[in-house]
Parts: sequence; structure tokens; C-alpha cells
Amino acid sequence: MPATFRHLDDVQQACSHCSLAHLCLPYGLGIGDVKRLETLVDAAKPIARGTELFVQGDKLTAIYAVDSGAMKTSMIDAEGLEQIMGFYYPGDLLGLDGMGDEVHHCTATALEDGHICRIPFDQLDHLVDEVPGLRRQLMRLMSHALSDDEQLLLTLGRKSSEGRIATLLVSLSRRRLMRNLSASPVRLSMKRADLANFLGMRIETISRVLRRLQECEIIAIDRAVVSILDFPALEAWSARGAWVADQ
Amino acid sequence: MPATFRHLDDVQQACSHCSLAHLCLPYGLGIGDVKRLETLVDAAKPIARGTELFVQGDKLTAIYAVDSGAMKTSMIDAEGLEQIMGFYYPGDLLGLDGMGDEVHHCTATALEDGHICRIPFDQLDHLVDEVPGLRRQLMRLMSHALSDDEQLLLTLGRKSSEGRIATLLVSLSRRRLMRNLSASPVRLSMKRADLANFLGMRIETISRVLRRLQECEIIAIDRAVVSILDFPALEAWSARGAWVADQ
DNA sequence: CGATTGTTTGAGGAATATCAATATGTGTGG
DNA sequence: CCACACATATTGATATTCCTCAAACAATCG
Repeated sequence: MPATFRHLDDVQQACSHCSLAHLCLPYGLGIGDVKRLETLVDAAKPIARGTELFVQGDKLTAIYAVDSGAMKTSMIDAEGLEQIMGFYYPGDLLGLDGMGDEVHHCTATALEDGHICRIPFDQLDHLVDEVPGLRRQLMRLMSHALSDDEQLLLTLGRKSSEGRIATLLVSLSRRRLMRNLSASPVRLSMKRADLANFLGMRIETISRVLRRLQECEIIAIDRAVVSILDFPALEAWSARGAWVADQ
Repeated sequence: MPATFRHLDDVQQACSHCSLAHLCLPYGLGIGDVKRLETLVDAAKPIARGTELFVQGDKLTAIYAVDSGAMKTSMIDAEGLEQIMGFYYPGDLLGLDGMGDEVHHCTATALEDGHICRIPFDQLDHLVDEVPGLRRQLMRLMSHALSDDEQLLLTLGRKSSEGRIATLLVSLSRRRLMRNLSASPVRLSMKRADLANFLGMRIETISRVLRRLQECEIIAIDRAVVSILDFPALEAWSARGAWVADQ
């Protein structure tokens, strides 16, 4: 067995611990296939806040999964400005967007200290040719990852600032639920400036909207931790300012 | 030879006429592979304005290429509102976003009478397993198609209304250049309401900005046809209101 | 603790949505 | 070909949202 491969016992533990469950790659594969895949995944490695996991333009050598902590991805757009693409929490996969041409399209940065799983791409790529179901699953994940982000960014584009914040909070909360975590509290690991960049508004406006949400007792904020007190109300706010397209 | 396959002579003509050239699938494949692929493509079929080529949720049975005319794609988002995802002109591929899970994620509608090429998915899928380069090329196209749209929508999110319109015009013009067409004029086949939906602003604002661009003699509008008189100026406007992220 | 970085709050102004009215274009049947 | 109805686009006046600038406040880190 090559040195990069680990024993199946270690691996089973690694991936079950990884809470990725149905969101991660194994979904839809046979038992044997999953085991072969799991042997590719390195144990979660620590990453320090501010560290870049990969940089836009880097050759894609691996796919990553957030084990603990939080990450952001960002792109430098045509005008040379940074645009934050998304925020990633435990269970989320990173680097899928670069699988097409094997180059990372964005930069991934740690928002706080955490741990990251690494799935070497060349080994995965070989396995893809051997296991028919894996290619499907990868493409499924790829298109889902992209369309989820896209969907969020799209709807944000037509909302008021209140709607944007509420939508983001609802989205983060829903993603927690999908991982069998409690809907609340949500941890906003990113700085206000990151939020502002992502949501396309100013940090001052972020502050004001969050204050308004607190005054209405829809959320409660303690440092980075946001407790959702009234989920239905938050959802109602998330529709706010979503212009109905005329005709 | 199955009835659905056509003779290579017909096919060569079909794809060379199709102006997809380097943008279409054949790019990067060997001559033999290209010929095998071309046998899958049906001749361009007419489509009437307003017709839906495929609908969100439909099983993916084919990939499409715009031969003539123009198309839009749209999604119904979580709040039940229509969100226009993009506009497609001759040479553009449609349906790539659904390749992951073989379900169309958006609805494609003809903006004017035109012609569409159809590439049956099941046959393409078989070919993918046989021709190694094709899978790469498809994933490349897939991720590019997605990231191009995403990029545009993203940058739009942080721009003023003037910046948004200018950016869209520049983008449409650049896409014409990529197909060896003249940069100008650009045909805005879609209604103002579609533009407004896509750009996240109101139709009245669209009107006003277009008027301002005309008054500055940067563009000239005749019906749906927009002539770009001063490309550098338009590019300058496209950066307008692109907030510099603080910090 | 200072120094630095990040966040909140306030006052004023610019951009853009909204509402209402008019104009232009497009298709249909006489 | 014209006249009408209907859809689409433009224009104007007003209201609102959100950004800008400026300052105070809180947190973090050496």
C-alpha cells in the first residue's frame, strides 16, 4: 500500500467524524467505492486564521472539505477588485469550481483557526475513470455547489439591504440544518467588511440593519454569534425589497 | 449506421456553418473525435419567439447551441420570483448547468425567432465514456459557462446603474468579438423588463441610463440595435460606482 | 495598558425606486 | 392601408433607501 494511502480503519473514522455524510462525495456510491474513495482523503489538517488554502490561478491539486472553522472564497474581478464569492462552514467542499480546467478560479482564506480535509485531485481523477458513479456524483456536486452560490448571489441582487442580511442569515441557518445542526445560533466568522463585500453594501449599513433586526427581537447578537429568535419573521424580512418584476 | 446519425459530409457542413468554432465542444479534441461528435448534432431547428426550449425541472435530454436569434434563461427562486440568469446569442451553449444531475435548473425562452442546434445527451454521455478528452472539455465548458455568468452577475452586484448597463453592453460586445463578429452594433433582443430583471433595477432607470449614454454620444440606439460609438468611454462607465471594498 | 483594528452611531446628500402620465411601437381586423 | 387596442418604452415629480463622511466606541494584540 502506498504511503499516501491510509488504513481503512482510520479512514472510516475520519469520514464519519467529518460530518459530511450525504453532502460529501460518498453519497450514491457502493460500499466498496466509498472505501476506495476514503483512502484518498488525508486527515484534517489545522489551518490558521488568515491563511490562504489556495490562490486564484493555482493549479488544482486537491479538493478540500471544511472540517472545523470557517473559510471564505474570493475572486479578483475584471476591474481588479476583490469580490467575495461565498462563506464555507464544516461539511462544505472547496475547490469544485476549478475542477473543469484544473485551475482554481478563486482564493480560499481561513476566517478563523480550523481544520481542513484534503482530497488529492490526481488520485481522485484516476478513481473517476474507474468508478462510473463517481463522475456523476462529482459533476452533481460541482453543479450544485455552483448553482447554490449563484442562486444566493442572484436573489441578493434584487433585494433591499434588509432583505440581503435576512437572506444570508436564513441561508446560513438552513445550511446548518442540512448538516443536522441546530438552526441557531449562527456564527458570523467573517468581518463586517467581508459581509459588506459579499452582500454588496457598506459596513455601516450592515450594522444598522443588524441593529434593526435586534430591536425587532428577531435576532440577538453576542459578538460573532447570532441567535435567531423568530425564524418566520426573519424569512419574511428576507423577502423584503425583493422587487416583483413588472410584467 | 443508426437513423439518428447523419453522414459525415452533412455534419462537417453543419458544424462549420454553426460558427461555434473554438467555443463549441470540438475544441481540444482530435479530428477523429470531432467527427464522431459531430454525428450527434442535429441540424439547427427553427424556434419561435416566446417558445420555451426547456423548462426548469425538465429532465436533461440534450445540450443546445444557439444558431441564430437570441435566448434568455431564467429561474424561479426560493421566493417564487423569476430571476433572469443570462442572455444567449449565436454560438452560445444552453443547458450545461443541468449536466450535473441531468435536470435543467433554468428555463430557456426564445427572445426572437431563431434556430437551435440540439446535441442529444444520452449519445453525448456514451461518447464521453469513450473519448477521454471530451469529458475534460465538457467540464471545462460547464465550469466556464457557469463562472462567466457568475462573474458578470457578481460584478453587477456592486455597481451603480450606469455601471451595470455599461458592463452588460461591454460584455455583449466582447462576446461578439470572441465569435469574430464586429464589436458593434449589439442587438438587445430582450425587453426592458428582462434587462431590468437581469440587472436588478427598474425599467425606468434603464431608460434613463440609456438616454444618458446616448447624450454623451457613447452609444446610439435604433430600436433594439445599440451602436457603440466610444468603446473606451463605455468601459470607463462600466467601472463606475464599483465600490472599492473598505479595508 | 497604548496602538491598532474593527464596529457602531449620527447627519447630510446622492442615487434610484415609485407613482403617474405620456409617447411610441406592434399586431389585428376591417 | 388604416384604425384601434394593447403592449412596451420614455419622461417627469416625489419619496425612500443607502451611501458618504465624520466621530465615538469596543475589541484585540503586542
